[in-house]
Amino acid sequence: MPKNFDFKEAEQRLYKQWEDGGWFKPEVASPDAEPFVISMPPPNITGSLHAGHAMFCSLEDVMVRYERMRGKAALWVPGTDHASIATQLILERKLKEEGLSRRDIGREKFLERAWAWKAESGGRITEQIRRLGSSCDWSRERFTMDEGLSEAVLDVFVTLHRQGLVYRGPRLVNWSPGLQTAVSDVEVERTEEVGKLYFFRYPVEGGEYIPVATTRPETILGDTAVCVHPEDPRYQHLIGKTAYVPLLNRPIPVIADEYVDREFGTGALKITPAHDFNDWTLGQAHKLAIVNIMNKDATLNENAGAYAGLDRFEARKRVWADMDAAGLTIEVKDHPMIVPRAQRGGEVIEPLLSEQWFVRMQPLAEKAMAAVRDGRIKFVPERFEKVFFHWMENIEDWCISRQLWWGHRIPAWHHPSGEIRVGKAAPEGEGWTADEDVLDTWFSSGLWPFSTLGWPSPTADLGRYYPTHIMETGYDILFFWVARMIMFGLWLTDEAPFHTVYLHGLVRDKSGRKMSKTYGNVIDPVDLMDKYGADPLRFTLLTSSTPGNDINLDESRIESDWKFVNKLWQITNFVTSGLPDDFAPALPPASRLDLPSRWVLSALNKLTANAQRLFDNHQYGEAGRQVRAFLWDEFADWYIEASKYALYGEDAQAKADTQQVLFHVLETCVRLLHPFMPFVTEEIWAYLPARNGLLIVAQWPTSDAAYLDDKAEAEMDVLRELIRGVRNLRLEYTVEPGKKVNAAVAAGSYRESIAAHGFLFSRLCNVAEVTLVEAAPDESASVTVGDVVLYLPLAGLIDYRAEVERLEKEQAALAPRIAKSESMLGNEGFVSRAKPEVVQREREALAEMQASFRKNAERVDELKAKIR
RNA sequence: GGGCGCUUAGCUCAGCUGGUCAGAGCGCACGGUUCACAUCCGUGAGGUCAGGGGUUCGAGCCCCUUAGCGCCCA
Repeated sequence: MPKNFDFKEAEQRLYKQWEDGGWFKPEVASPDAEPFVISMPPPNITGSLHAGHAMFCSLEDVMVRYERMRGKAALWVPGTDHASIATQLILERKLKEEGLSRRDIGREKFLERAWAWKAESGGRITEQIRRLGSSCDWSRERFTMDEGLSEAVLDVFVTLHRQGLVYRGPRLVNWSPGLQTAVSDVEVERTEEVGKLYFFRYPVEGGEYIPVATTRPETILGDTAVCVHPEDPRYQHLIGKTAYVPLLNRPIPVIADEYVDREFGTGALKITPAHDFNDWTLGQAHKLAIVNIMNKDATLNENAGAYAGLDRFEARKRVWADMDAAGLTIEVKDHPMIVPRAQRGGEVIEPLLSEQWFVRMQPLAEKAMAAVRDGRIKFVPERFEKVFFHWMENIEDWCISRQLWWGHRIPAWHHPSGEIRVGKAAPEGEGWTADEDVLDTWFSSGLWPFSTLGWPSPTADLGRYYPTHIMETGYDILFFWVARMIMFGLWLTDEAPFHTVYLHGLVRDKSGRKMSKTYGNVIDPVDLMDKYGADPLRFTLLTSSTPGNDINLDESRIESDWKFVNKLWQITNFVTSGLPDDFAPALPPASRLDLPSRWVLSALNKLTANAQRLFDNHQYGEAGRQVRAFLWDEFADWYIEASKYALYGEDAQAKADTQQVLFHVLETCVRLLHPFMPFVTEEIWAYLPARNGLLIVAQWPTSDAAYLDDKAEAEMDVLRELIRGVRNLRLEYTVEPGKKVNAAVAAGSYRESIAAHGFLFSRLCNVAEVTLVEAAPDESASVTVGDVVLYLPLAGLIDYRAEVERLEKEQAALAPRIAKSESMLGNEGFVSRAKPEVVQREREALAEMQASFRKNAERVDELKAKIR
C-alpha cells in the first residue's frame, strides 16, 4: 500500500464507487431486513455548505452507516428546500444589481429566473454533501417544489381547510416592509436594543392632560383610546372622558383596564390596536375602533393626515417635532427595548393589519403533545421535551401566507363578488382568479418525512420506509421544523413521523462566538476538507460534541484527527506488510495465545461492548473517542511494539498467531471506525487480505465474551507499569537511550509472569536481561509496583541520597491514598452497602498500594544504611 | 418575568447507569534518526472539577443555593 493516504484522490474515487454501486440504497440489505430511515434536513438551495451542514451530515451518516452495517435496510433520504424568502431575497438582490425589481419583470419571468437559479446552484450544496461522504440515497433525492411534493402541499392545504383548520382573516401580523410580506411568529427575532422612550401629554376634555409614554410616536396617529388602571387615583376621575389625539384632534375614549401596570412609565397607555399586538388584544376586549395608519411599505396612509406618504421613521421625527412645537412633549429618555426584527434580512418588523391565511394549531398541537407524553416520540437530549411542551402549550395560530412569488401558490380562488374558494383547480364559472400568495416554506418542509416517500400516494416506499426512525437536526429549528413535522405527521398520517428526535448544538468558532460573515470568523468546511480531508473534519465534529450542546470548533483538533488518520494508515501498513500471501483470517482460541495477545483481545472486546452500549444511547462522540484511544494508546503503543518479538522471532506458530491477532484487532477497529471515517477505512479495507466486498456493508463487530480476560489485563498492567518505571528511571538518570541495561526483579507474586516476559522489557525499555533476585543489587535504582520491585543497576550513576528522596516522594504520594482506602474499607457502611465487586476491587487496590509502600520503605531503609 | 445550558489542566473540550473519573487533544518542558509512522516515539509539569450547603458508606456526576457567561420563550 502507498506510504500515505491520499485523501484527495481516494475520497472522490470511493464516493463514486459507493454511489455508482448502489451501496447507499436500502435495497442492498436483505429483502426482509428491518428498515432504518432518516430524512435529511433539506438544505436551502441558496446555501453553500457551512459548519452546521457538516455537523448534521456527519452525525446522520454515522447513524446510517452503523445501521447499514448491522444489516438493516438503511435509507437516508436527501433533498433540498426551496427556501422561499431566502431565495427570493437573493433573486431580488440580483435584479437590483440590474436596476430592476421583480415587479418590472413580472411573476412569470421572475419564477423562470428562480428555477434557473435553482438548476444552477441547487446542485452545489449536494455536491458538497457528497464530499463529506454522506451515504444518502441520491436516487431518492427530493426538492420541496418537486411535482409530487407540491401536490402533497396543495392537498394538505385543501384538506386542512376542509377540516376547518385553515382559515383566512384580517389579523394583526408580523409584517416585513422591505420584503412586503407577512412572516410567522417564529420568523421574528427579538433583539435587545437601546431605543428611546418618548413622554408626552395626552389632552383630555376639560383642559387636563394624561402623561403617556411610547417608543413609537408615529403610532399616536392611530390611537383609538387612552387606558389607565381602574384604581389609579391619579387618573380615576378621567375614566370615560374624551381625549384628543395630538395633531389630529380626533376624539377617543379614556378607558380603564387592569392590564395596565401602574408602576411602569407614567401608568397610562396609549392604545393603537392596528399597530401593536397587546393593543390589538385590548382593543378587541373593549371593542375599540381600529385605525390603520400604515401602508404595506411602512409609509403612512391617509389616516395619518398631514403625515401621509412619509416613511415610518421619518414620520416619527416629524410627529415628535410637531408635538414639541405644540407644547405636548415632556421628555425623551434612552430606553432598553426589545425590537422585533426579521429573521431574514433583519429589518424592523411592523405589526400590521392584514388579510392572511392561518392554520389553527391547537388541535394539531394536542396530538403532538400526546405523542411525546406517551413516549412514541423521544428527545435526545431529553431536556428539549420541556422546551417543546412549553412552546406547544402556548402555541399561536400559524400565519402561512406569504406575499412572495417563489413557493407553493396557495390553492385558493377569488371572485370579484368577494367569494373565496379553496381547491386545487379553479372553480367553475367566470371571474375566478388565483390567490396571489405562496405558502410559508416550513409548510412544505413540515411534510418532509412522508412527502419525500411519495405521500399521499400509497407508494411502496411509503409503506416500507415510513414512519422514519431518527430525526436528527439542530435545536435552533425545533419550532420551525421539528414541531411542525410532528404535528403534520400525526395529523395527516396518523403516525409519529419518527420515534427519536436527536438535536445537536450550534457550531461556533473556537472561542465560542457565533460564526458570522461580519465577524469574519466563519469556518468553511470545504476549506477544511481541502486541507485535511473529510474524515478528520467528521471525526472532530463527532467527537468534540455531545447531544444538544454547542461545539466550539478548533482547527487544531482537526489537525490532530488528520494525524489520527495517518496513524491508522501506518498501523495498517505495519500489520499487513508482514502477512503471508495466503493469509486467511482465523483467530486462535485465547488459550493458545500469549499474554499481550490475551490482553489486547480482552481490551478490544470491552471496547466493542462499550461502543455498542454508547451507540444504543446515541453517545456517538464518546464511542469514537474510545476507539481512537484504544487504537493509538493501547494497540499501537503497546501491542504492536510487543508483537515484534513474536513477529521477528523463531517460533512460527507464535508468529502466525500474533499476525492473526494483529489482523483481527485492526480489522475490528476499522469496522468500528467506518461510520466516523468512511473514506480512509474503506480504502484500508481494500488493502486487507482475504476480504470480500466493501466495508460499507461489512458486518458491525460484536463483543465476544470468550476473549474477555481480567487476569491478563491485570498482569499486563503490572508489566506496563514496570516498563514505564524503567523508562522514567532511564530519563532521570540520563541513561543514553540506545544503551542496553539489565534489570533485576524481586518479582513477588508476579514471578512467573515476569520471568516469561523479559522480552517485553527488551522491546519496550531497552533492558537486555531480566533476572529474578531476592535482594537489591548494588548501585541500583528501583521501581515498585505492588509487591514487585524492579532494580536497575546503574553503576556509577546512582546518588543514594537522590534515590532516597525520589522514593520518599513516591511514599508521600502513596500514603494519603492508602489512608483513604483504609478508611473506606474500615467503614462498615461502605463494606456492607457498596456493590461486592467494588469492595473487592478496593481491597485489591489497597493490598497493592500497601505492598508498594512496604517495599519502598524497605528500600529506603537499605539505602539509608548505605549512606551512613 | 419564566425556562434551559455552561462554568473541569495555559487553550479547546470529554467524563455514559454516583464507587481507578481526575482525562484527551493542542500548547509547554526534557529526551529520542533502531527495520509502521518525525503526520512519529518516550518521560514529565499543570486542576481544592466556579463558590456555599445538602443527600449518600461514597459526588465533577444527584438535590438546594449563590455568582459569572450564554441561549430560548414572554
